[in-house]
Amino acid sequence: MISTRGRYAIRVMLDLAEHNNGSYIPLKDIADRQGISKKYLEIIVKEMVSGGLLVGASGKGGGYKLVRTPEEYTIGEIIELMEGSLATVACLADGAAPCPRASACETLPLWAEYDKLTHDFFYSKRLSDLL
Amino acid sequence: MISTRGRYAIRVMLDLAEHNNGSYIPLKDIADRQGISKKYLEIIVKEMVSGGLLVGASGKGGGYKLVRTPEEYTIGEIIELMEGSLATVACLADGAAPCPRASACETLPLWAEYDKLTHDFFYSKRLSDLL
DNA sequence: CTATTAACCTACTATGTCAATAGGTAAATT
DNA sequence: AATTTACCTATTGACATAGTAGGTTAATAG
Repeated sequence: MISTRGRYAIRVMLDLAEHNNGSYIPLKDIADRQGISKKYLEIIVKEMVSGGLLVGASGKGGGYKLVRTPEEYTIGEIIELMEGSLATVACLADGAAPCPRASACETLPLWAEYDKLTHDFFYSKRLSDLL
Repeated sequence: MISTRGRYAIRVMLDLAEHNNGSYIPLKDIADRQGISKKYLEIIVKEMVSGGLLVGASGKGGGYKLVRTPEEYTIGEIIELMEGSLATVACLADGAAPCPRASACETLPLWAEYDKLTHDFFYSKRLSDLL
């Protein structure tokens, strides 16, 4: 299940893309438009800044901005950043301990196939596709 | 993420299919072969019985058995039973409250498309495909 | 008819994640 | 100097996950 972190992140980015006028957009405006708690969005947006998806500016006239055009973001990278991983089972996650049963596991090919499907799907979608 | 409940359930069914000799197979044997706690499997197998995937028999000579041939089980129905839902976002889950933003939601089509992909994938796979 | 096997049942627990909330500090503009 | 806005640390309640513990019922074998 994709949590609010990933879903809200995409909505924030869409909101920024749609209201882009060259200057920074305050989080309060985004929170109001999207009907999401500003305090909660702060946590999410912070991760997006440190992950390089957005840039933030303090003070009056500050807010957030996309650092690339919407065509240059894939949905996959957004979800992967926010959810930690796009993996659908624990043994296929990035930093997962290698499973001792892997070579004999009859179910692993199934999960690997689904994992690839998921990965390909989200990396083929771009932020601009949702506008 | 698919949890151990769904994953172990499939492994139990594969084990039952592979060691099927017409009689009931004790959970202890399955747990030993699969390297999973028997106590934990009890919880999982109980749900599988009440969900109609397996049949159990008490007493000496008892254990569990598949009620259909492996061709007649889809992976989708197994996961859906054990995980509660195959939905990838909360707003698309079975008993979910209708989202007031649904008609204007720019991300919903994305989730719906992924949801369909997931559903189609797992319902097209059968238990026999993993043997 | 008794011992044994094995399912079935209720309850509990430790750990972690999710979705926030609370209350402040630092930075930049007017 | 006042205002705006990002940025930071900490805490919370609810829930899920992945088990563990210990007992009761049902069925068969000897």
